[in-house]
Amino acid sequence: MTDINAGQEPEQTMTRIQREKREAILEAGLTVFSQEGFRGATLDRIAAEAGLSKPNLLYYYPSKEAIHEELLTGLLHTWLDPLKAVNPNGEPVDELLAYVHRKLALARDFPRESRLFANEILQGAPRILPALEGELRELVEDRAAVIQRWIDEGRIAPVDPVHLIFSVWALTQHYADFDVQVHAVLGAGDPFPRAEAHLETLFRRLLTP
Amino acid sequence: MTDINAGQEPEQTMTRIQREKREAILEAGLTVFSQEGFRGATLDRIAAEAGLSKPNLLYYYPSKEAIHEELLTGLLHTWLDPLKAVNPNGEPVDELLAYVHRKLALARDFPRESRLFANEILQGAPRILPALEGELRELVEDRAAVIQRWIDEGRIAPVDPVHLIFSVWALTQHYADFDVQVHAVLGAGDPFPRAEAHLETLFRRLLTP
DNA sequence: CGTTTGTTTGACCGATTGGTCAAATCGAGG
DNA sequence: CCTCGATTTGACCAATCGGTCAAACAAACG
Repeated sequence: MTDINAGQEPEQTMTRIQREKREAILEAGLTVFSQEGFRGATLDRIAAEAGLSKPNLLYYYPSKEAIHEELLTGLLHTWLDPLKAVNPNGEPVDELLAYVHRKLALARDFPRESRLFANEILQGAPRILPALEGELRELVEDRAAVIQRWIDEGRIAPVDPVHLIFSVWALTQHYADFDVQVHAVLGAGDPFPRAEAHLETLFRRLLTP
Repeated sequence: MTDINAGQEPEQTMTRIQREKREAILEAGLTVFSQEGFRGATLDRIAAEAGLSKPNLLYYYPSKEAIHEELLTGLLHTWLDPLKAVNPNGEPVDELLAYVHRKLALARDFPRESRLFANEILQGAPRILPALEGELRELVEDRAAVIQRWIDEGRIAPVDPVHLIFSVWALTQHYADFDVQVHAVLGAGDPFPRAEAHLETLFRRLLTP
C-alpha cells in the first residue's frame, strides 16, 4: 500500500496512472460539486462519473473534503488572474474592456468552475472566506486604487471603482452560473457573441469620459 | 387525523395554528434550502430551524419536495413582478431605472429568496425549467419588444434589449447571492446605498440617448 | 518464475437520510 | 368533566451516506 501524497503537488513523484486517475476524479468532482454543492454531492456519483469504484476513488483522495478543497484552491488563482493582469500603465478604457473580455471568456470556457465558485459563495463561503478577506480583498483594493487614479486623471468617467469591479464579476459570471435561464429565454444558440458585444457597449458607455 | 390540504391554497379553511406552523416551516425551509440547495438540505435541520420535531413537520407537509415546491412556485411571481410593472407608456429611462431600483430592493429585502432561486438555476433548474421556458420567456420577449420600440423611437440609446434585461438581473442579484463576497471586500457596512448609486449611474450612461 | 509494490474491489460499518406509525397529548365544545 | 378531533412525539424503517478493510488482482523487476 502506497500512502499517496495526501498533501500538495509533488506531481513529479506520481506515476502516469496516478496522475490520470487523480485528474479524472477532479474532473468528475468538478462536474458534481458545481451542480449539487458540497453537501448535495455524493462520493458514489463522483466515483461513477470518474469511472471508478468508491473505494478506488478513496485510494486516490482520502475524503470528499480533500477533493473539494483541491478544486477550490486551484480555482481562486484562475479566478483572480484576469484582474491581476490589468495593467496600471496601459490605456484605461482598453485595459478595463480587456479585463471584461478575459472574464467573459472564463465564463464561456470554464462554466463548471464558475458554478463551483458560485456554490461556495452561496453557502456562505465556509471554506474560502479567509482567502476572500485576504488575497481577494487586497487585490481589489489595489486595483480600485488604480482605477481611482485613472478617474482623478480624467482618463475614464467617474465611477465607484469597487462596484465597477463587482459589476464586471456579476455581468460575466451570470452567463456561466445562470446559463440554463439564459438558454431558456434565448433558445438554443450560443449567447456569447451577443453577450460580448453587449458588455463592450455597456462598459464603453459607462467608462468613456 | 385531518388530512391537511396537500395541494394548493384554501388558506381560509386552515386554523390559526395550521397557518402559523406552515408559515414557520416555509420560513425555515427558505433559510435552509437557500443555503444548502435541495439535496444538501435536510428535514432535520428544517424542523430544528422551525422549532418542530421532524414527524410534526411532516404532519404539515407531506415531503421535503412539497416544501421546496411551494417555496419555488410562490417565488417566481415575486421575481417577475418588477419586470411586469415596467410601463410601456412611461418615460423610457425612468421606467428602466425604476425597474433596476425595484429589483435591487428585492435583493436587499429578500436575499434568501434570491439565493433559493440561484440554487435552483445552478442545479440546472430541474423543477422550474418549464416556467422559465414558458412564462419567463414570454414576459422577457414582450418587454424586449417594448424596449426595442423605445430604441427605434430614439428615446433610449441602442442596446440589445434581452441582454439589457440580463444585465439588470445579474447586477442586482449579485448583491444578494454573493453578499458574503461583497462583505469580504467592503467590510461590515451596508453596501446597498453605494450599489444603488452605482447602478443608477451605470444604467443612466448606458441608456441615455 | 517468484516476489514485491501498486491498484482495485466486495463486503461491511456506523451515522444520517427521508419518511411512517401508533400511541400520547392537547384543546375546544358539550 | 368528558369526548372527539387536532396536534405532537418517540420509536422505528429501509435506503443512502462517507469511509474502512482485508483480500484479490496487476505490473514491474530481478
